[in-house]
Amino acid sequence: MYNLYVMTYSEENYLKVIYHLSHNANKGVTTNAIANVMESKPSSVTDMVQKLADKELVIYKKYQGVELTDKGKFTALMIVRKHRLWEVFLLEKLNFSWDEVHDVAEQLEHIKSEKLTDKLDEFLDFPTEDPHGDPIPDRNGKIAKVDKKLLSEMGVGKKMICVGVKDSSPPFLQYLDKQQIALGSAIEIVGKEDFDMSLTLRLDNKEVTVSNKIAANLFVKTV
Amino acid sequence: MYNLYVMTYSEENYLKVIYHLSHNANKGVTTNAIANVMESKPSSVTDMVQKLADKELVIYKKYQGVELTDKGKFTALMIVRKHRLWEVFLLEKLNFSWDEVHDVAEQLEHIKSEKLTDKLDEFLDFPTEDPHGDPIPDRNGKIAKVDKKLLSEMGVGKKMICVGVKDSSPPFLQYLDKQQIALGSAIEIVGKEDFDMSLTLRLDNKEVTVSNKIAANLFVKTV
DNA sequence: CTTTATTTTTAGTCTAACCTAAAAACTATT
DNA sequence: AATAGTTTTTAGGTTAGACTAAAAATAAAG
Repeated sequence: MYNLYVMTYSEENYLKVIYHLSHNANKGVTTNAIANVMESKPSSVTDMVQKLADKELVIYKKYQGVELTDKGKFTALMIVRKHRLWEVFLLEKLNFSWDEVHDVAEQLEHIKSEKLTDKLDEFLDFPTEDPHGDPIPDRNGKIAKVDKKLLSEMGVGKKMICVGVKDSSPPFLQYLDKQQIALGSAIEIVGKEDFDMSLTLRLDNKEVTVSNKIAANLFVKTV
Repeated sequence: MYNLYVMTYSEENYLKVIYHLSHNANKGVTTNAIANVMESKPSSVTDMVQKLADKELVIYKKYQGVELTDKGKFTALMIVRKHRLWEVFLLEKLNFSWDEVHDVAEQLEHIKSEKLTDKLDEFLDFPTEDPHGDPIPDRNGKIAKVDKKLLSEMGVGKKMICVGVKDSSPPFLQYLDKQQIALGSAIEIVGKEDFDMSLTLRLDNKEVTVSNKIAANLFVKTV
C-alpha cells in the first residue's frame, strides 16, 4: 500500500495520538491537545510535528495545528491495527482481563513485522473489533465505521446493546465488570432521573442504576 | 526473584550479548568482543559498560573485561527467556519457519510485562527448548544445561539425534530444511572422508553427505 | 480596535547512545 | 626489560527527543 519507512517509537506514538485526536476534532489538531495526551510539553510537540511534516506524514502550518497526510494516516492505521489485534490476542488467547490489555498492547503495537501482524490476524481468525468494541483496520488500512451513540444521549424505553467504551481506564472497565456490563450486553433504559441525569437500566432482567458520568462513557447501538 | 528495574532497549541488548559471550569465554568479556557482536565501536561499549557497572549489573575493571553480577545474569536470563518463548510462539502458533523467528523475537524480547511472559509460557505449555534446541529459562531464571556435542567431533558408527544448531543464520537453517534435518532427527555417521572431513550420514534410511563446516555447526546428542 | 490573556513557537539546555581521534594501558617479541 | 603492536579508554563531538524560559502570534474582551 504505502512504503512505511522505518519510524522511531516516538514518531509512531505521535502519529497515533494525532490520528485519535483528529477523529474528534474535525479541524487541525493543536500542539497543546497533543501535549496533553502525551503528557509532554507543547514545545516538544512543535519539534516533533515539524519533523513529521518534513517526512510528509502530516501537514503542518504554524499556529494552525496538524493534519495527517494519506501516508501519515495509513501509517497510523497500521499502528492501530497492531494495537487492537494484540488486545484481542491478550484477551482471547492469554486470558488477560478487559482492563489489563491496553498497557501491554501499547508496547506490542511498535513491533515491526508485516508478516507477524498478518499471521496474528489470521491466528485470531480475522477479528473485526477489539475488546473495547473498536474496529480493527485491515492490512490495507480499511476500517469499519461503527455507528454508536453514547448511552447518556438515549431516551427512556430504548433497547440497545453495548458496543464500546469511550473511557477505557482500568477503574471504569472494572466498574463495568462488576455491574456485569460487557460488549454485546443488552441494555434497556427503564428510567431517567431529571435531577442528576442518572439512568436505571435493565440488564438480563436485573435492574441497575448508573450515574450520568457512567452513561456518558458507554457506547451503545439501538436494536 | 530480583527487582528488575526499568532498563532501556540498549541496556538490555548489552546484557544479553554479555550473557552469551560469557558462556564461551570463561574469563571477562572484552569490550572488543562486545563491539563486534553489536556492530558498534569499542569506545561505545566502554561507555555503556560503565553505566551497567554503576547499576550493579556487571562487574567491570578497566582493561580487564566485564562479568555479569547475579542481578545482571538474572536480568539477561529473563530476556533470553522472552526471546525463546516468542520463538516457540512464532513457530508453533503462527507457522513461521525456522529461519524467520529470530529477527522478530529480537524485538519481542524487550516487551516489559512479567504477566505477559508467564501467560505466554503457559499458553505454549511450558516449553523447555526453543526451535533451535536452546533451553528456555523458567521464571526464576533456572535454565537446563544441555549436553550437546558438535557433529564434527563424533566418530563413524555413532548414532545421535540432532539437538540444536550453533549457527542460526537463515542460510544455514534453510540448508538444513532442504536436507530435511530438524530438531530431533535421528542421525548416524556412516562414513568420514579424511581429506576434507566431510561426513556421510544416514537420515531416515536416506544418505546425505555434509561438509565439515556443516557438521561443525550442528549440535547432537548420542543415544 | 486596542489591550489583555492564551496559545504556540523559538532559542537554548540536557541526557542517552552513539561516533572519531588521540592517549593510555596492556601484550608480545626480541 | 625495552620497544613495537594491539587493545582499551578518554576526550570531545553529534543526533534524537525531551525540557524551560522567553518571544511571537492568535484569540478574547472591553
